[in-house]
Order: sequence, then structure tokens, then C-alpha cells
Amino acid sequence: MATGRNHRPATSRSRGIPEATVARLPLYLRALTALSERSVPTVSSEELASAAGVNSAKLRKDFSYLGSYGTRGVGYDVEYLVYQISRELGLTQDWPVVIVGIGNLGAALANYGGFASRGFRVAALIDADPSLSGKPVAGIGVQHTDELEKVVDDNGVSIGVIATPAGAAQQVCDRLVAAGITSILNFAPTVLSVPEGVDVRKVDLSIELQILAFHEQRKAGEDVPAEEDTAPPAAPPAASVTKRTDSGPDGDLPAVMPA
Amino acid sequence: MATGRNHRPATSRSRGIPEATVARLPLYLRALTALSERSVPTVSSEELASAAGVNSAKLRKDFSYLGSYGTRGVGYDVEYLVYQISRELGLTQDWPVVIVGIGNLGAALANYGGFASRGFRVAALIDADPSLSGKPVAGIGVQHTDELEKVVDDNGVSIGVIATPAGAAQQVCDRLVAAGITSILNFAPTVLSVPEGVDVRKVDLSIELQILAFHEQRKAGEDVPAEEDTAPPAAPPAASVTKRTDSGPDGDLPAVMPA
DNA sequence: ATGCCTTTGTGAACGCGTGCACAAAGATGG
DNA sequence: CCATCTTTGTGCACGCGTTCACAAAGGCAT
Ligand SMILES: NC(=O)c1ccc[n+]([C@@H]2O[C@H](COP(=O)([O-])OP(=O)(O)OC[C@H]3O[C@@H](n4cnc5c(N)ncnc54)[C@H](O)[C@@H]3O)[C@@H](O)[C@H]2O)c1
Ligand SMILES: NC(=O)c1ccc[n+]([C@@H]2O[C@H](COP(=O)([O-])OP(=O)(O)OC[C@H]3O[C@@H](n4cnc5c(N)ncnc54)[C@H](O)[C@@H]3O)[C@@H](O)[C@H]2O)c1
Repeated sequence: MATGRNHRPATSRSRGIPEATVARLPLYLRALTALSERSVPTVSSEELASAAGVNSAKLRKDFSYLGSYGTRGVGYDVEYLVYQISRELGLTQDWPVVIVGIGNLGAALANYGGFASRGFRVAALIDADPSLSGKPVAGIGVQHTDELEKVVDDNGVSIGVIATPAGAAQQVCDRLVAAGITSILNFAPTVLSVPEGVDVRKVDLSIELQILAFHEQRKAGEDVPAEEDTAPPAAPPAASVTKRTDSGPDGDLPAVMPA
Repeated sequence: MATGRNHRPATSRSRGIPEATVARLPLYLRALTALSERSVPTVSSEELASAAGVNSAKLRKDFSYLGSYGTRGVGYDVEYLVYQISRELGLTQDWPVVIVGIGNLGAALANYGGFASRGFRVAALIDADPSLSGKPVAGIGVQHTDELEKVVDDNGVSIGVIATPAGAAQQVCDRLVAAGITSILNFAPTVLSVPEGVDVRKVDLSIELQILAFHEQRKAGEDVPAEEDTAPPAAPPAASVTKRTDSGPDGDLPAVMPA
């Protein structure tokens, strides 16, 4: 139990900035960086919002949490806003990151250029497989799990990425936390349990696909407006052996019925 | 403008099931599958909730949208629930998927076993690089972009995964949509614009890291409880040359001030 | 200087999601 | 058949996030 608090109750009242806003700041920053590279001096909330794919009122409200950085009748100064958001997100400093589990995914992550584009720097690659030790991936030698604590300590790493198989994830997580890491990005399909004060974010491809499949099914099913009697199979197994009245009207279960 | 509707206004009234619940169903399903493999016959909402890392009341409410599948005083039948959730998510049928952009990430995705574990099947791998054509990745030959429409059509693919560089993503997206795809999972760091009726979900590593960095910075700053006057730099560029009253207390801008 | 026109910043209403707390349902034991 | 105990299903309240709509702010032209 105590499978680790999710969400961020924000310790109570953080200094402002709703979580939903924080999640959008990187989006704005990306759009602003693109404008900056094209030497666009200012943007209106309307333009920037459409570039970021959000509602303009939402964007203005988001920015209002950072302060009043716009000029009425004109818009926002691109460079200045880039700096303000970067600072707010903590991107003015660089963040050493360790990646644990250098398999297919871990190697792809290590090779990912977008890592360094913001203030993130791959400090070390860690894997339990001894045959990988020393092998260079993306120009960095893979180190054995034994080195984990030392690496984290020496480089002052506070962000860890887990790309190991699901079975090893919790164990790796525990070690990362014990080593002093307080933020984890988890690619393994497992719920991680962490102590208070440690943030976990997860990226789960399988979940995303399942959500898409749900909507896809709905779209397909819309053609057949048989709203009433398509779904309800109406046969909860209830008492394990007592009930089993009949097979139920749902039939055609693909061999997954309760034994 | 019209950078593509985000969210899912659910076409108006979908048949129930809040989006937040849909997003958790795969989580429950994963936990239930694990229980099923251990031949556990029933679970209480409390147990299952902790395994999935959510609140038990939330879980019960989520299940209530699917119908009354529990037995009071006992809990939920694992197998039956697995089936019900699978069916609700559309996992009883198999979903052919195309992956476009077989680079570091695309190849990792193609090799990913978790794909097939649910009803997803990699129908084709597509890349614009002619030198990749025919090369087998994860046992499947990479096909050239020219084949895209044919592949989608022949296999009845409705879900596409974009793993190309950001610059090519919108273009690839447009082609996928034109070919008949209505659900897209986007790994490229770009906002995709799609017509109504097409669902887009994104996975953005960089955004996740930036969110972690934000909280990390906050944790570090908590030591100094100078709540009031740490943040407000109070120097929006405002009128380009007119304002500039003084440099403000923030100082130390790392050479990023507006010209 | 003055008025017009654009765009910000935000008050307020609304809807969704969350979690509490409890009555009802049902199993289980006597 | 009844009492007791467990666990579901949900009414309700609350808080967060979204969106509308508009007054105030400020640039710009005359
Ligand atoms: N490949 C993908 O596209 C993809 C997509 C989504 C999720 N995932 C998840 O990401 C994880 C990694 O996927 P993958 O395809 O790279 O798997 P992989 O098997 O290719 O790589 C896993 C690596 O982790 C290492 N490892 C195992 N136990 C370890 C431990 N205790 N400490 C350190 N390293 C350890 C292994 O030596 C191996 O190199 C899995 O959990 C997978 O479910 C992968
Ligand atoms: N590698 C990662 O870990 C990672 C993480 C997060 C996001 N991303 C994003 O995922 C995308 C792919 O990353 P990557 O590291 O695999 O890049 P990559 O350069 O290794 O691979 C890109 C592939 O896309 C192909 N391609 C280019 N244009 C195409 C087009 N128009 N049609 C079809 N194929 C085309 C290229 O030939 C190449 O094979 C990028 O947008 C990147 O920002 C990658």
C-alpha cells in the first residue's frame, strides 16, 4: 500500500502557478523560441496561442501568473518572455540527468538531441548488463549499476530517467531515490512507489494507444446507433461457483471468461 | 490559425465515461492483468486502487461508469473485469498501427514488445529515407513513404505513430489523415493541426523534463523562505526605449534581454 | 494633446474531477 | 432465518481549470 502520492498537492500552497499552467509553459517556450529564431520581436496572445495550440484567454491567464509581461495594444516581447519562462521553469541552469537501462529505448533517449537543447545534460548512462559496460552510446560510455550512487553524487544529479524493463523499475527507482534523486521520469509500465518529496512523471506508450483505441472504437460505433442493447452483457460472475446460471446473452467472449 | 482542437469535447455527449476515467482504465487493466496471471480471483477496490496508484473512491466511481460489476462485501471478479475493461477500451479487436519515421525512436518503438501485448499490431514501418527501404527492423521490412497510402488502405489502419523529426511531422500528419487515419500518436515536438474527428495524443520527453525541472527548482528554493521579494524582476521592456526606468532588482539577466 | 483602435489582464460563471462519507447490498457464520 | 460484517455504489461538497466577456491600458495617428 501507500503506492506513492500522485498529483502534486504542491506541499499545500506553492507560490502560485497552477500545475496545469506549468505543463503548458514548455509549449509556449517552444513556440516562442521558434519566433525568436525568426527574429520576430513581439507576438499577440492570439498568435502565440494558436502556435501553441491553446485558447488565447488561457494563455493570457497563464502568463498572468508569471506577472504582467505584456504591453496592451502590442503583445508580448518575444525575447523577454523566453527568458522569463526559462527562468520560471528553471532552465537557466543546467540539469544533469542519468538514464538507467540502455536498451532500445534508453539508447534512443541518449541519442536524442532535444535533450541538450534545453538545459538538460546526460551525465551518465547506467545499465546492469556487464557486457554493455564501457560501450559508448551517443558518445558516452555506459557504466555499470554499481556506479550509480557515485555518479549521482559526483555530478549532483537530481533527475533520473528509468528505461529498464518493468520488473526492474521499482528496484532501480528505490536506488535512485536512495542515491539522492528527487525527480524521476519513468518509461517502464509500472506504478512507482516513492517517498514524499520525490516527483514521478510517467510516459506510457501503451496507455496512450489504448486511449486512442477507445476513441477510435467510439467513432466506429457511432454508425450503429444501437444505443441500448449492444453493451450490457449483464452477467457478473458474482458468487464464484454458485451462480453460473447460464453463459449469458453476451456470448462470444474470446476465451477470457472467468474460469 | 485553427491549430486543431485539442481536448475531446466528446462530439457533444458521448455515452458517458469521462475522459479522466478513460485515461485510467489502462492502468486498472494492467493491474488486473497482473492479478489474473497470479490467478487471484477477486480484488477489493482498496487493493486494486493501491496497485494502480489511485484513490479507491475514484476507482469505484470509475467502474461505476462501466456498470455495476462488483459484489458488495466481496469485491470485483478479476477475469470478468479484465474482459469488461478490454471491451470498453476496444481491445477485443486488434488494431493495426503504422509507424512513420524509423530512426532511433521509431526503431525502438518497432522493437517494443508491449505493443503487441494488447491488441496492437505493427502493420508497417514507413520512412522517407530510400536507403532504409527493405531493411528489416524488428522483423518487418521498412517501406518507403510512397507506400503509405497503400499500406493504410490495404490493412485498414486507423492509428498512426509519428516519429519523424519535428520539421516533417505536420506534413506526415497531413498525409496520414488524407490516407484515412483518424488517431495519431505524435512523438515529434510540434503542435499538429488536424481536422475535426481526428484524435491526436502527444508524447513529449522534453516537456516532461521541463516540468520536473520546475518542481526541482522549487524544491531547491524552498530552503530560502524569502517568499516575497525573490521573484518579481519588475522590468517588462514595455515601451522599447521609453521606459527603462532602472535595471530593476533582478539584475543578472544572462544576456537575453530584448535588444 | 486628444481620440481611436488594439490587445492585455482579470472578474465571474461554469463544468469537470476528486474525495468524503454513508446507506444499501450482499456474503458469511451461527 | 437472522445478525453481523465487509465492501460497493453514489450523493454531495469542494476546488481547480477553462472560457467568456469586458474594462483598463497603452500605442499610434492625426
Ligand atoms: N522500446 C520502446 O519503444 C518502449 C516504449 C514504451 C515503453 N517502453 C518501456 O521502456 C523500458 C525499456 O524498453 P526497451 O525496449 O529499451 O527494453 P530493452 O530490453 O531493450 O532494454 C532494457 C535495458 O535495461 C537493462 N536493465 C535491466 N535491468 C536493469 C537494472 N536492474 N538496472 C539497470 N539496467 C537494467 C537491460 O540490461 C537492458 O539494456 C521497458 O520497461 C519498456 O516497457 C519501451
Ligand atoms: N530519440 C528520442 O528519444 C526522442 C525522444 C523524444 C522525442 N523524440 C522525437 O522523435 C522524433 C524522432 O526522433 P529520432 O531520434 O528517432 O530521430 P532520427 O533522426 O533518428 O529519426 C528520424 C527518422 O525519420 C525519417 N524521416 C524524416 N523525414 C521523414 C518524412 N517526411 N517521412 C518519413 N520519414 C521521415 C528519417 O529518415 C529518420 O529515419 C523527433 O521528432 C524527436 O524530436 C525523440
